[in-house]
Amino acid sequence: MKLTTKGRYAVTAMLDLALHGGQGPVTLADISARQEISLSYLEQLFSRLRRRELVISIRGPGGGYHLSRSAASIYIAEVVDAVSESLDTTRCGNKGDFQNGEKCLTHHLWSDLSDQIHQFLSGISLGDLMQRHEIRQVADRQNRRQAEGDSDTINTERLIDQAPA
Amino acid sequence: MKLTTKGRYAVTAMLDLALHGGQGPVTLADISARQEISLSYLEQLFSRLRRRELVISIRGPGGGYHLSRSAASIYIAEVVDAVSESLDTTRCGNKGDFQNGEKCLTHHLWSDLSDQIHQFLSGISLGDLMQRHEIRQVADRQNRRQAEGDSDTINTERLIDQAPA
DNA sequence: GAATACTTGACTGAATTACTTGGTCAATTC
DNA sequence: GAATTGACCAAGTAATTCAGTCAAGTATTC
Repeated sequence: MKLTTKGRYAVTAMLDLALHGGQGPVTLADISARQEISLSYLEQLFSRLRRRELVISIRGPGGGYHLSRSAASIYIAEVVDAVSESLDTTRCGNKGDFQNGEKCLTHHLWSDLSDQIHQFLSGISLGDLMQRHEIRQVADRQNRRQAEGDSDTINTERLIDQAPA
Repeated sequence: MKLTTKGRYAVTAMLDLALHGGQGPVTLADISARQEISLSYLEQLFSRLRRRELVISIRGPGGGYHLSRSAASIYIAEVVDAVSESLDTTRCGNKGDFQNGEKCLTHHLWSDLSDQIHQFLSGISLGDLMQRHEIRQVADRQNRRQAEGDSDTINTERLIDQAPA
């Protein structure tokens, strides 16, 4: 399990797709403009996301990408894995001697941890992130209303589009 | 929150320290030999670990490093943070225009996730990792014993030194 | 004061990341 | 059916990070 800016870009782009995928396909050019990620870099990332069948592409005018499933059933671990292409470099020789046994021990401890992180990210979907954030935002808004004295025109702040259920 | 091989090296080295710290300080040369990490790279990592007061160095002959606290109270997130030096690059301009609002939204969603990962790793200590692994290993051993017919000399497999409580 | 062992900083090759350029191919629109 | 749109593909490149080297130190013990 590796977690770099590359994974962040991928998750961010997928979130953008989830947020705007309501009315038809979204072009990479749009995502590029909104998220300020270079178009060609997005192409590379989406090439992998498509191969892992996390997104579906539609070519030609009016085309673009959309999620292959609902945002609620696409998990962060899948997205990160898709672009990380982990070659599993942490393979210990397993020579059986003492020195190597020592190394294998700590290596296994790390593996355990890595598995736990992976499992953790496998439990969080794009939909979860959107929903949790929205819930928190609603709570914030209510707090602010109470503090500011129940102004009712605050609804224009709503930026989140309708996500597909 | 970033999770690269650098963090893995740091955690691995700290685990080595926790495993061998029972009888006096451990030299980086020892860790280097056991974990096959270059000595100079370890020096760089431990420079940061020391500045964050996760380890204590003892100079001169017979010197080395030991954990500043018990393994049970040093958390993975601390170790990773110490060597990652996160400069918090994900700062959005906050210009207030629509385009930027879009960017900030996904950015915040990612921040939420990052916080969750951080919190997760803040809940796991070096001691936890060692203990969980040992428990699993004991279970494995018992299973194997049952399968192999209760051989009792299997105790020599025990590689884990006594860690300071 | 000689040997040991950590400390610091500057420097370097290799790998990865992020991005660019310049195309090709498929679907739509006029 | 030619132009347009936007996905797809393959090099190549700049910037950054990783991992390791080298060469000074400074502190401690014998």
